[in-house]
Amino acid sequence: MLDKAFDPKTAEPRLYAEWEASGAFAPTPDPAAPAFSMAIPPPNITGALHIGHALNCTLQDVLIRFARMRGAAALWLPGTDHAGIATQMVVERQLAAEGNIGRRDLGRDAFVERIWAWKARSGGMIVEQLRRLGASCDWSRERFTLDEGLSSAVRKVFVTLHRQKLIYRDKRLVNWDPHFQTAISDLEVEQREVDGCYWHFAYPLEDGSGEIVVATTRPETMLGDTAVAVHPKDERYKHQVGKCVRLPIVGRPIPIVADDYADPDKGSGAVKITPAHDFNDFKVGQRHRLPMISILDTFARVNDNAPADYRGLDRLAARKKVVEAFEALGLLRGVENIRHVVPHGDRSGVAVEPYLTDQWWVDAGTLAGPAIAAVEQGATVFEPRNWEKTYFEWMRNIEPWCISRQLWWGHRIPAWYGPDGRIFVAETEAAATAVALEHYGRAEPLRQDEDVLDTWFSSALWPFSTLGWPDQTDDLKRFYPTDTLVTGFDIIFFWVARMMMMGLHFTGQVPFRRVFINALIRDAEGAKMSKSKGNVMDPLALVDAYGADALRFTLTAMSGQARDIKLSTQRIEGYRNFGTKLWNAVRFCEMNGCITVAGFDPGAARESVNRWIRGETLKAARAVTAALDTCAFDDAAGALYRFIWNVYCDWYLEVAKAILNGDDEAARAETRAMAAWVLQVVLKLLHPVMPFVTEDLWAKTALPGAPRDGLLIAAAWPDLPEGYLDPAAEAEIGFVLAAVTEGRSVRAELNLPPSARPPLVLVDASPVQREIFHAHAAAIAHTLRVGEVQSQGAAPEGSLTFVVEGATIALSVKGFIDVAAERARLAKEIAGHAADIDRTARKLANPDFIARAPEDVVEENRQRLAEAEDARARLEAARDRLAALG
RNA sequence: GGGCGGCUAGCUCAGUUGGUCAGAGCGCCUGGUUUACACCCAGGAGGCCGGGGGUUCGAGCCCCUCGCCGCCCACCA
Repeated sequence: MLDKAFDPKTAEPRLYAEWEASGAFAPTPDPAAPAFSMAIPPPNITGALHIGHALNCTLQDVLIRFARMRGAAALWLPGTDHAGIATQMVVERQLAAEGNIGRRDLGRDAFVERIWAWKARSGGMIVEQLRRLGASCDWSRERFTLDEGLSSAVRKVFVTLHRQKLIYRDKRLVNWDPHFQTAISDLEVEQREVDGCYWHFAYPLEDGSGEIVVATTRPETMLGDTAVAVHPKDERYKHQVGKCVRLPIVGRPIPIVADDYADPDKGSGAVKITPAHDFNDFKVGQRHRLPMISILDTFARVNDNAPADYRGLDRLAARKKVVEAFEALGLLRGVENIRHVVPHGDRSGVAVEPYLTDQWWVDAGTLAGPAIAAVEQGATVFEPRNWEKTYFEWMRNIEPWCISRQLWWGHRIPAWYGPDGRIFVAETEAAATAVALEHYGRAEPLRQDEDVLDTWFSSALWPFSTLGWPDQTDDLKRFYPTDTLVTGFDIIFFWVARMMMMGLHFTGQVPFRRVFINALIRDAEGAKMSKSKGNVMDPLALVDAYGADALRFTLTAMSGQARDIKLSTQRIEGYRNFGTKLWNAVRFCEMNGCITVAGFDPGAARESVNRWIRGETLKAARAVTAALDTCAFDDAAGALYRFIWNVYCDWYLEVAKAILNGDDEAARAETRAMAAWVLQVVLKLLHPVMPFVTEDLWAKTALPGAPRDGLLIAAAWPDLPEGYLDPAAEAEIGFVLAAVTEGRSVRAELNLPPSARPPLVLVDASPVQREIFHAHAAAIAHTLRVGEVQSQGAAPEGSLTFVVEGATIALSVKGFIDVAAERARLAKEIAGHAADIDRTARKLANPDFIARAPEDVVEENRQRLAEAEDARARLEAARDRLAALG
């Protein structure tokens, strides 16, 4: 006998261990099985499982379990990401907290060693947390972006792209993060709105003929100005082009140049040009061959290229000092307070500097071409489709990708420098040394590039590097391209696009055929969850409170696309209850001896209610299958919920009670077998979403003699024959259910005491309807709480009358009810029909409608009108009878 | 500045190609000793589907326009 309810706390770890021990997470070696594979978006080793991971992984687990049950060689490959900056940050913070020396004092090797030690201790936490969710990853294939195999893939890719001139080293402006002391890519920069000022400075002309006013939000950069630009057609300045101004404070003469970049409508129309500290100015500088004077060091402090007074000052201190100097010189022409956006490092949170340095770049523009084409041609499809627009937009305007980072934790760039600065790019130091030997004709000391690669560089290879590439491994042949990538829209640029580029370039195939973009989870108020707001929901706490199944079902049910998910515990509680509901349905079946019968053929069922539920089961199975096939997770969850609760429990089991309590032995046996059969199908259909409770029930209901073949996780997905549909049974049971529903409503409205069991009288019904009612008399008596079913020509005195599918049905309740109340109820019903009749009749009276609407729609309305009129007539007759009674 | 998404019952959301589409869950109200389940059962109230205009025999559903709300990209010297 089952307990009162499922106990996730004890069952989940036990069941997970069983799955893992059974080897079910690994793809079947059966060569005939079609492959279905997914690579997990590798969580950062620094991360704790947050609710976004929970959603993302739940959906993947639903897909992989579904595929597995359908007989695929299903591989969900797990792993983690070394997360360069994030990890380095964590360990640096830890060093600081322990009062230890900083990383620079520690030295590179010791620091990196320290991170590995940290990783060994706490880096696996998130993987353990995934297990708690029920994630059925193949842990035997778990990878880490910095492990040996992936690292050699990274080197191979780097060297190959370099040889193909798609990776190059170049000195140009990058976004420099002064906090982390590294270059970052465009994508790692976020615009933040801050308060600032707009200063207007006068630059005197060198020949003393006047001044030219420029405006800036960054006065300190004027120390590096090398020109003033005006628009070539700007009459105000035409005569000054070619002259020089003397840069205040610095004393350097700088030219006034004509360039389209200057906008005559902005400010004075003249703009100061600081090529080494502004992306636009850099381009102007290139066009006019201006000197590029960098006046900041890597910490964004003023360097030795500036006047002595300013050296060593932080950029903000320098800003203040520059403004004061202009004021003192009488050259400050105005200042306004403004709110403007300033680029910040997304991790450090400090303002980034455009900074002139040597970095490694990927020619993303070239790689993007095939990646764009692949999506255009549908080789990879985004789901929902509209994300393709986002993808295209970015890819078609892509800029070179800065891939070098001045960090220590990551893939060291496989480039070595000779004494003369010559670069040798090779997969190993030995190879580089060999080339260098050949080049120099003698052994020269080589120095490896200090930098590491952007973390996303290795992530870009993830779908194939994890499968063993560049070796043509069996896994690579079998599981690449992967089928579906499930990820968030926030990393379409960072990750999806780059995997597309690298995958196509190195394997000639797309890395995945489908990209499912999952929603973003917010709190119940719709706010983005963040630690600072204190509104984060810890998925593990939710698992503790409600069980993993409840959380999974909630996330699945709410994963409707194109929308943020607002998560509330109330919702999770509701789906926990759903699990309990199923549990109790199984409990009921168990109590009634509904066990799986070997050789039972649902197709041969004779009882109409059994033929009906068989068809409903088929419909539910189809709905769930179709939904999961198209990543319509919410539809799958909805179909399961409705079928299990509103069809199987609310109706089938209630009607079945009448049979099970009856004395028709054949019917009882068939119903027991059918109830069990449906459950078996249901457990399978629900398993991908609620794996724990279904697996537990699967095991616990495996009564002696039941045809069970091992664990549910490995069971075959239901594939039910079309013949299970039975329109006749559907119509029959549909009529009974409609009558009971209407009867209940009438009872409640008239406040008929629940204990009252009035006879149910068929006043006017077709012979078929009468037959149906008598056949299901026990079920109707049980569900509608009525006495015997009588069939007679006239409504008994003092009765409640209702109309269902053209049958007039009465509850003989003389003495129980208030005649006036019944009269009022009938009047309301009649009025309702009248409104419907009026609307439909008007429609049918419209010649345009008759002429233009399709025939079936017209016919449908005719029928509807006829039915409504019939129902109204019947109710009017009942009213008249009531009136006759006085 | 460019783009995307949203605005449907008190709340959170479904509503496929325009023709019972006005729905679900939660909340609320009423009733319930119906032997699977109170994490339950039965019933009920509640919405000019953001505003306006248009196309159509017919529009939450298509077009135009306006209004809010959210996000992304670019940029403001």
